[in-house]
Amino acid sequence: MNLYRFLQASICEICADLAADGLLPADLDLGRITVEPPRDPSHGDVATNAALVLAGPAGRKPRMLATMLAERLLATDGVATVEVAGPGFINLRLTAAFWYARLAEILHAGVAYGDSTLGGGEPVNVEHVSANPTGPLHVGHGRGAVVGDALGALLEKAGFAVTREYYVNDAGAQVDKLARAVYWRYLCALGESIADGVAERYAAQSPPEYGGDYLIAVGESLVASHGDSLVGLDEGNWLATVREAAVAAMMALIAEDLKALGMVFDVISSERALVEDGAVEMTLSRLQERDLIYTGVLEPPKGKLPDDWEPRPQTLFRSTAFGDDVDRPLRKSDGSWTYFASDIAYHLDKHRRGFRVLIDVWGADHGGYVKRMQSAVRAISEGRAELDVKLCQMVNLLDAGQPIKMSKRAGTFITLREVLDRVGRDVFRFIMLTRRNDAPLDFDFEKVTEQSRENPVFYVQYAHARCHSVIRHAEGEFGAEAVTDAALAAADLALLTDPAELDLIKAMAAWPRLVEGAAEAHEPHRIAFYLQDLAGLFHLLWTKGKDDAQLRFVTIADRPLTLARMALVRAIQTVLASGLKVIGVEAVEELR
RNA sequence: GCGCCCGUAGCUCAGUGGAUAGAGCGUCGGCCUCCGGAGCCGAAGGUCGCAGGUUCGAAUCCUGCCGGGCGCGCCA
Repeated sequence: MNLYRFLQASICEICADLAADGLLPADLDLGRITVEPPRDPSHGDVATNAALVLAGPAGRKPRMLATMLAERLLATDGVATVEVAGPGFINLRLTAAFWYARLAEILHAGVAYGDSTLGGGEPVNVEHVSANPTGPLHVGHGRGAVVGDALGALLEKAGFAVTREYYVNDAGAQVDKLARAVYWRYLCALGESIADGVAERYAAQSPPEYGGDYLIAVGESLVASHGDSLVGLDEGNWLATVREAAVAAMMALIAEDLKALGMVFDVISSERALVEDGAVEMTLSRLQERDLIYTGVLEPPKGKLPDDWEPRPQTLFRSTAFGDDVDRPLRKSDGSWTYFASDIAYHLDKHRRGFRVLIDVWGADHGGYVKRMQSAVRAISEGRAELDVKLCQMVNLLDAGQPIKMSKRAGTFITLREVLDRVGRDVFRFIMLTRRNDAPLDFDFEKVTEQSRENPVFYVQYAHARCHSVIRHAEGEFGAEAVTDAALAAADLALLTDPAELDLIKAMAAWPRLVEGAAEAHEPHRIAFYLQDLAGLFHLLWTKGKDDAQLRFVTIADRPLTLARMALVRAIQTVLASGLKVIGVEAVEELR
């Protein structure tokens, strides 16, 4: 349970009671009341601003109102002390029994601890990765993938009905360029079976923009499937065939990368399919009916002009009517749709599938696109849907503090797969969440793989493994049957009296609120930060046991105390596992 | 020039309107030899970029500056 929400409800009840007794106005707005942990722990376990926000509307002095509320709060179950502080804060301390009940709750819930009904089953669509199918994923894609996947898991834990979706941009100019590069590889693969210089001449006339070796195999497979039948044809006669094969091959490549990340998508949407279904025309005609599309000439961008700027009438979407800075073009000069046009159709498609909450995870270089897409979503949903875009900043690869220089041309480009092969999925996923999505992130191969306290992945996984180790130790001393879930559920938790033990219980009791807050803010990195904090508290208590034998988890001479502490350790292990599950990192029982 | 993101301790960064702004690293001063190992305690260190505003209360919201990143019609 979210104890802060629980106490907030209690406070609201008290206000209702006071109103019924004629001591407060009946129609007070209780919405601004917050219940939260005080920043300074010496102020107690929980603080509320209720008296401060109600004082004005109720026509009372804050401290007087606080005193009135405090009196009744003291009678609330689980509340040990209440004091009025500062301008009118009410500080609460909760009883030990309340905290022990939280511990029991964790043991009972298992990794489901922290699950919330906040979302109420509301459908949420999280679109992420959505890399062009033109090559293997790079590290930046990997960051977006992790952010999106963890955000999805977080929202699920908070009670939303999440769909994870990948949008394949398989209709634009980029995939045509890919097809040409593959065609060149195809000519090369035919080698001596065709006339000399055919491949060279093609490359000279149409320099491949995708030069990666990963296209060699695609060219070879075209030879296997089509022989030399594509040679000598006009582009129009082979482009579709080659493009289809190339996109399929690239999607297979990307699927492998995603599999290496341990990632699964619920829906994969194709831009080409949308376009071929006429979804773009349909979408735009709806907007046309509402007079949101017109032909006009855009003002040139202020400041330095693009070299080839010339005023030109274009088909424009009236995005300024929905918060954008300028209206945006929908059609290219060759008559085809802009990416924006098909993306509007795609977002309408998502909305029509029942989503009012849309989340897109993009690279920060697409930041200039956010407003127009949000405008479009407002327009096509007629204000019923809202788009949140999470922009992911750059990942800087380093080795022992030295930046790794990457160049596609020089062939020193490091793919996501290479990183995963080197450090493993768990390390990558965790590190990607050790910064907010909108902050640049340094990824140092040396640091993220070392087994030290400075490495957060190791630090958290070690805490989890250490929990298992401690419990194994207790099993060795008391027998496996002594520390079963049933036995721990029956332990006398009141024996946990050390402040460090209570701190740990309180930290775990904060987990449900953290999940809800992170879910509402769409900020999965908070999970990783929380796990580091919790692991730190556990390591701290463990270390205290080195100096003070009284605090050791396993005390052979005191079975009841050991059992109580095993309950604590099991709970810590459970909450760590619960958080690791959200970010998709394995909760290991042993470190190798 | 315009838009978006960012600016918090020496460094890297947390902090969804609450009280005396936190953590890790680094620095300084003490300890420490292990339930499974990469350690513990303490100290110093801040006009939260600057200036206004809203509020009982602002690192947080609004406005304007300053500095950095990204983007700026027919790429995605």
